[in-house]
Amino acid sequence: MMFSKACEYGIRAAVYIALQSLDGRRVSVTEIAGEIDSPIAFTAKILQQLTRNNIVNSVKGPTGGFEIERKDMDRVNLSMIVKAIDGDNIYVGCGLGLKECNADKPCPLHDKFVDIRSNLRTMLKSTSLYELATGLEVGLTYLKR
Amino acid sequence: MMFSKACEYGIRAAVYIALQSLDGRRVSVTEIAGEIDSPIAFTAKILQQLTRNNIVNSVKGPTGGFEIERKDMDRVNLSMIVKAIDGDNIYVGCGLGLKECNADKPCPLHDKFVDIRSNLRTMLKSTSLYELATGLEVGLTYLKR
DNA sequence: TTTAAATAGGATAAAATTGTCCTTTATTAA
DNA sequence: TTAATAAAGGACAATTTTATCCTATTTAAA
Repeated sequence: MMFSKACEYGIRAAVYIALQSLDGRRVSVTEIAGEIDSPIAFTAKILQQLTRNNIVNSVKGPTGGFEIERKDMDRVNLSMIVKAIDGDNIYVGCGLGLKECNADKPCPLHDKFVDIRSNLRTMLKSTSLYELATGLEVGLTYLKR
Repeated sequence: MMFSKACEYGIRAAVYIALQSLDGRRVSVTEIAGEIDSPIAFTAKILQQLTRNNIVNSVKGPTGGFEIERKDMDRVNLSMIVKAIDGDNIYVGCGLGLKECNADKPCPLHDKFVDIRSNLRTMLKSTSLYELATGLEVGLTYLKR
């Protein structure tokens, strides 16, 4: 709706990893893809991006997999994940695709989008991985279907 | 940022057509594409969609081109244009791409998106082509750059 | 030390979106 | 009636996004 497919998978994966990390479990790409209903190899690529951006932690070899430390669940918010995968166009870009669009030379929708974009930005910045994972843990939300 | 490229061109084209129709001028695809800075042939395809959806009116032959009647500028809002080109996924779809996501079985972002989506929906429904075109006419907004 | 399990990463393929070209159809005006 | 003009529409091409496959690297445990 608003994010790329890659970004949707990325968020879902991060939330699932966080949830399992709360139980002290490290999870493999195969398990993640199965649990969030995403293509395995593509999910692996996205996890590489999350790892490079210090959003999740990866460990190679047997007993390896992905995990997120408890303190990182507080540090990492949705905005960081979105930025790592889709870039910051969602904040910066013009709603009508103009290269130059600002209060001085606004596109016809500029003012209309100011509030919406600002709400979105605030929401993404203020929503931590911990909050999302505990919602899942409590059984309030879902990652599949 | 939020709409497909096709949809961005579509909105810009519709606003430009409306602006010119206020002056009683019919405009060709070539002129439109030049004024909104979009690829001509691709813009022609998008205008076909807008025409089929009764958003703009097309006239073939010499002196032909695209136009919008004054009363249609009030009737047509952004929501209709977006729906004609991108479909209604922006309203209906889940922020995390789940097929089934609702208050009963929400994804972790469901509640967070309710307000944002509702604001967006309201904005798109309440913004008429007339409003956008007159903003342009008065020189407050721009369609290029 | 060897084997197996796991991520990293490169190369490639498939699908969707964006963009172009050319022919057909409608219509106006000379 | 003919010529010219403009949209309609079909076929195709390029680009981007999504997805797969295979090999390399790391590491734990037997």
